[in-house]
Parts: sequence; C-alpha cells; structure tokens
Amino acid sequence: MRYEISGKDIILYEDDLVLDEVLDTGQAFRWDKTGENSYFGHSLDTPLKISGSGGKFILENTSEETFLNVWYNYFDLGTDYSALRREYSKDVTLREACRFSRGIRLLRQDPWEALLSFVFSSNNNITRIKGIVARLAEHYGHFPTPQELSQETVESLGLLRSGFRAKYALDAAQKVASGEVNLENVAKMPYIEAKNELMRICGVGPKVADCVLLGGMYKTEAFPVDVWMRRVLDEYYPDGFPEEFYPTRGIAQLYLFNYIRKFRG
DNA sequence: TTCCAGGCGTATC
DNA sequence: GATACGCATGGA
Repeated sequence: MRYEISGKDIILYEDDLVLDEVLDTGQAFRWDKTGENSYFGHSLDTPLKISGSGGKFILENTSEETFLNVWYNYFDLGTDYSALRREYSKDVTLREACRFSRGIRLLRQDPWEALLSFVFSSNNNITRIKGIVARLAEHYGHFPTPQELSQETVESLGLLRSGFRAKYALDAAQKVASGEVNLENVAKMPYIEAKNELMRICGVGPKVADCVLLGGMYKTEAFPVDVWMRRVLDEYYPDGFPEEFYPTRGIAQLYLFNYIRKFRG
C-alpha cells in the first residue's frame, strides 16, 4: 500500500483490493455503485467517493487527515492480504476461493453502525438491507446515534419498512444508549465473552453477533455461518474447519462466502 | 401465486 | 439441545 496526494484527492495504490468484492458483497450496506468501478458511501457520517481498479484508486475530495483517520482503517490497509492468501492456500478449497476473488478485504466498520446494519440483515436480502439503512440515514440526515434511535417506537420506525426487525433495532438502541451493552467494552472482551454480551440484545443471535464482531470489532476469529457457509462447511469441510486458521478464520470466511455465492448463486 | 432472502425468538419435546 | 414454526417486506 502506498498513497499520494493529488489536489483534493488521494491516490491509493493497493493490489489486494477490488471494489466490487469489498463494497458490494454484503459486508457493509452503505455503498452505492455509481458506475463501473465507482462507489459512493459512508462510514458513519464521513462520505466518500472512491473509484478505480487494477491496483490504483482515487478517493475524491478527501483530506490526508481523513484518509489516515478513517479510510485507512476502514479498508484495513495495514493488513497484508497477499500474506493471508498465501497462508490460506495451504487448504485446497481456500486456495480456489482466494484465486477466485483476490480483492477481498475485511471492512473495519464502526461497531454501532455494524450492529444496527446486521440486525436489519436477519432473514433479509442485501438489496432490502441497503434500502432500510439508506432510509434510516435519510430520515435523520445522518446515521442516528443509539440515543436518537432509542427515542423512536415501532410505529415511528414504520417508515423504514424493516418489518419485524424494527423492535430488534429499538432494543439494540436502548441497550446501547443505556449502557446496558457497552460496545467499547465488548470490543475489548475475548471473542466468546463478547459474543455472549452482544446476544443479550433481542434480535442478535449467533450469526448476527459474529458479523458484528468481525466487521465492527475486528475479531477475526468470529466466523459467521449463514445458509451459504453452511453449504460450504457441509460440502468441503465435513470434519470441521481447519483449526490452524482459527485466529483469522473470519477473513477466510469472506473468501469462501464470496466464492460460493458467485459460483452457485 | 409461491418462494426466498447473510436469522432469531418462542414453544415443545 | 435439538427441531419446527412464524415473522414483515418485496423482488423473482
């Protein structure tokens, strides 16, 4: 990874990045594709237009300070994904998955943003999740804080058209706003403990908790298993997922998830 | 019309 | 602890 400043833009050079594989595969739900290899979206309330391919990207109208404070972390630019893929390639299935999508990265999102987004993901599809989150941010004019959201009711959240998940979003907001679930503390807890803590929220089960831990708290041992990953595990890992990858199995899961979905879906 | 979508809570055994 | 079922909404 290296970058340079070009007027109001940042030019980013990173070989292990493909925007479609990172921003449009259900890791984060706040990005809209605005053209070929071009996206507009937010991390909380920081907007970004990013475009590029082939290892060269333009982050438009972004200061170096914002790049280093927000986007460097968000795109996990401090991690060597080539090294990770070499490690994963010791496994036959993972080698294929890594070869299939070389531009995968873990998006390191804000914990609250990830929690709320994945609460809405339950028994839902990516298009609708994005719609719900977009209406939420549109309604407030920014991404709501837990305090703001906790003032709502199931009825007032009807405008989101989020169905039965509205009460889950409210419970998440109330527990976080009241401090009953402290996301900063949860992020510091060991994986298992943190997962149990998140599952105290109504609407947060094992899968959503793992997504929040992985995407929102960078617990790379969190391993979300949905219907797609269930198929991968049953078919390719009948004896269990290799223990040697445990510390970063969540990132391995990103490659496998993307592989099975594009291949089968 | 019916089925399904990056699940979860509840009831029941 | 395992398994069955309902759940809001909307696209295919």
